[in-house]
Amino acid sequence: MKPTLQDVADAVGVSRSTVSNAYSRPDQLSAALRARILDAAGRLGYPGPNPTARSLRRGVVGAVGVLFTSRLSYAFTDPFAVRFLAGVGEAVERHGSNLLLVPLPAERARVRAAIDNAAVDGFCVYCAGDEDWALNAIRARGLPYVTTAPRADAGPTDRYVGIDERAAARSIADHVAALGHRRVALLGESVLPQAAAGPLRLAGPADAPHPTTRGRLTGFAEAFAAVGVEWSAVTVLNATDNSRAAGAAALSAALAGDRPPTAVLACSDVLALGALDALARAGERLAHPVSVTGFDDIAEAASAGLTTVRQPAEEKGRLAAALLLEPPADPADGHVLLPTDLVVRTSTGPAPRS
Amino acid sequence: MKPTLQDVADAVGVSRSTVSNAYSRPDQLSAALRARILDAAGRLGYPGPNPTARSLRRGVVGAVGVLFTSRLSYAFTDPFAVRFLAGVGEAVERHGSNLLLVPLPAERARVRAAIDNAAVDGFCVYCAGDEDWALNAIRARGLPYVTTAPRADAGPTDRYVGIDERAAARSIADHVAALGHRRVALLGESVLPQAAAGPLRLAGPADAPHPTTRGRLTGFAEAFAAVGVEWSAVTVLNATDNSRAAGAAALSAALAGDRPPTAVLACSDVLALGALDALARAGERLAHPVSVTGFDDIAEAASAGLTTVRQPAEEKGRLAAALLLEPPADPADGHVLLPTDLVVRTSTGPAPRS
DNA sequence: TTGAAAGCGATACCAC
DNA sequence: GTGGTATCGCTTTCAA
Repeated sequence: MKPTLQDVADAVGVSRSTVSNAYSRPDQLSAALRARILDAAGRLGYPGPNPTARSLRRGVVGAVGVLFTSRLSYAFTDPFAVRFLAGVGEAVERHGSNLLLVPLPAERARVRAAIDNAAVDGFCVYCAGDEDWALNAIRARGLPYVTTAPRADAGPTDRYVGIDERAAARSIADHVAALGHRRVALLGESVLPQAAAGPLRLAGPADAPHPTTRGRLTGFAEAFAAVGVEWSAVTVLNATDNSRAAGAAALSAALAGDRPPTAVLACSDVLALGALDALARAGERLAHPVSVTGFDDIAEAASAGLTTVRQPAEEKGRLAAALLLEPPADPADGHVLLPTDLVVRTSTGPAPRS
Repeated sequence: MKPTLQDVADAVGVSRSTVSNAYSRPDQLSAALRARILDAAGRLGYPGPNPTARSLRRGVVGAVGVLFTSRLSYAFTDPFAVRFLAGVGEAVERHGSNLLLVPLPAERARVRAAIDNAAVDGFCVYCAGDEDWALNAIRARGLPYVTTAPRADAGPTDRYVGIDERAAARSIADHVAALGHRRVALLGESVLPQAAAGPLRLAGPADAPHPTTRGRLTGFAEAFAAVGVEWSAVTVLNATDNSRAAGAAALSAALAGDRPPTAVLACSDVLALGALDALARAGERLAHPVSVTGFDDIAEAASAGLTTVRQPAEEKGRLAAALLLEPPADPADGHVLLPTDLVVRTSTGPAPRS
């Protein structure tokens, strides 16, 4: 059997408390005794206080959970998510905690269990929007959490760090509109829950259930409405997931029509890159170059010349973790909206004269 | 106070054991009673068995730790590491466990504590080579672990999943040698512990302390020795970390000399991309194009046209986790060497006639 | 300074 | 099918 604190105590001839103090409160005993204890522990091969037992007793785990809606492996596949995680990691590391990655199972029934079983002191929820089940489970456990977007049902003590999705989207759409584009397509992931890839009928941006997508579509719509393009004249393209391939697939369908869009505004850089792929493949069949915009400004966006909206990914993660680990005294400080920047590159250009 | 299992038991008028069974062993009680218990629990707001307490009692945590030598944020910055993690995540997820990221502190004194405090059932050690302190700490805790390379001090029961570094390096160096290159530079990270950026004096590949680097340099050296290029005629370039900037910096120095190398063989794609950056900057000052090779085959390698050695990153992670979670019956199956492939792209070409 | 005692919240064996 | 009881390994008053 592995030795326990008790064994060390017996070996040295002191009580458990004293051994415990030797590890956790060195100032509570003489240096000499402490040395003897640590020495004996070394001889016995005692690995130090068992973290689980210590957590149970102290009521603190020393780990923050990061919750992803999608499969855990996705967390590492999406560049933006990776950078967010890096930020969380940095803050967590500085605080001396650990980072527990919690994949959220697809089946709702298992969501509860996944959250209930995670040994953490709180959660950073990096999610898509339909995370209600997860949030309820977290609340049920009574754990603190931080989301990456304001939520409709947020109470005053809820904490989040996000961006102004609508305004950010509007800024990039204004740019596209200013270039003269009027026949545009908006490209989003899972715009409607089970929708197929490609064009989609959506009564209005407000109908998109996913808050992030909704915010962005709303911003896009506003910009075009301002130049006289009604929502009904806008094409909405659905991608089945947030991947390059899905982005390409979603656009391909629309490209085949007789009046293809002159600009595609995507809700993520990954989708936008996919759109560029599709355009490259369509190639010479297209009469005019099609403008494309992304969202996030991931590393690949720069090399691809993608016009996009930059949001501070690492900073988002860092702040989210900080908000969790050191709750602000004033609850109002728990609501953070990070700045975004329009980054104009070569993927957008003037609309062709029609 | 948050309700505990005891409270639920009291509320329903049964014993703790029964409530526990309601959660963990549904077949041990009648469906009706179980329903009553779960119902009461819901009313009371009982969040289900406390994971920490359960872990303590069961002696199993339900999480695997991934240990990184470098800062936690680095784990997400290096594309190869990210893909490795994705693989681990996949396996862990399938197994119903969680993934605890453990950053290894730079100060040795804190290494022990970091490992002792991690609530995990075992470790995947994704490290650079000087992880001895960490491994000793893991062994001291008596936890199982899997490394990403065979180790010199490996016992028969040690598990690892790696590649044949030497052979892989040899294959790509053979390719470069066959192209006629004789004046070559080898580019590695921290070839010697505290070395500065740029050319380095190294008596032989065996002198590189870091096993991975040592293996690769050895393979490189072999290939050139086979065509008559002695080790002393080879330039060794040191990068201060595994980043594109560091790779560029390391090569820049060498480029300034009067007899720059005609080929640069890097120990990672990231360094190789940095080398390409440096070459692009040097530009027209160079009489001939310089061939560059990488290692790993990360995503950027393809778009950069980098000739490299592909190793299955996700698979490595997946297997490492699998080896940890389901130890093979035969210890011999705990030693896995994954296949690698030489991927020839455009970054290598014939040596200029001298 | 040191130690005795009381849990932290749950599980699992073994009677009933 | 259900409950008693003994842990799991440690921390922490509080008194000596």
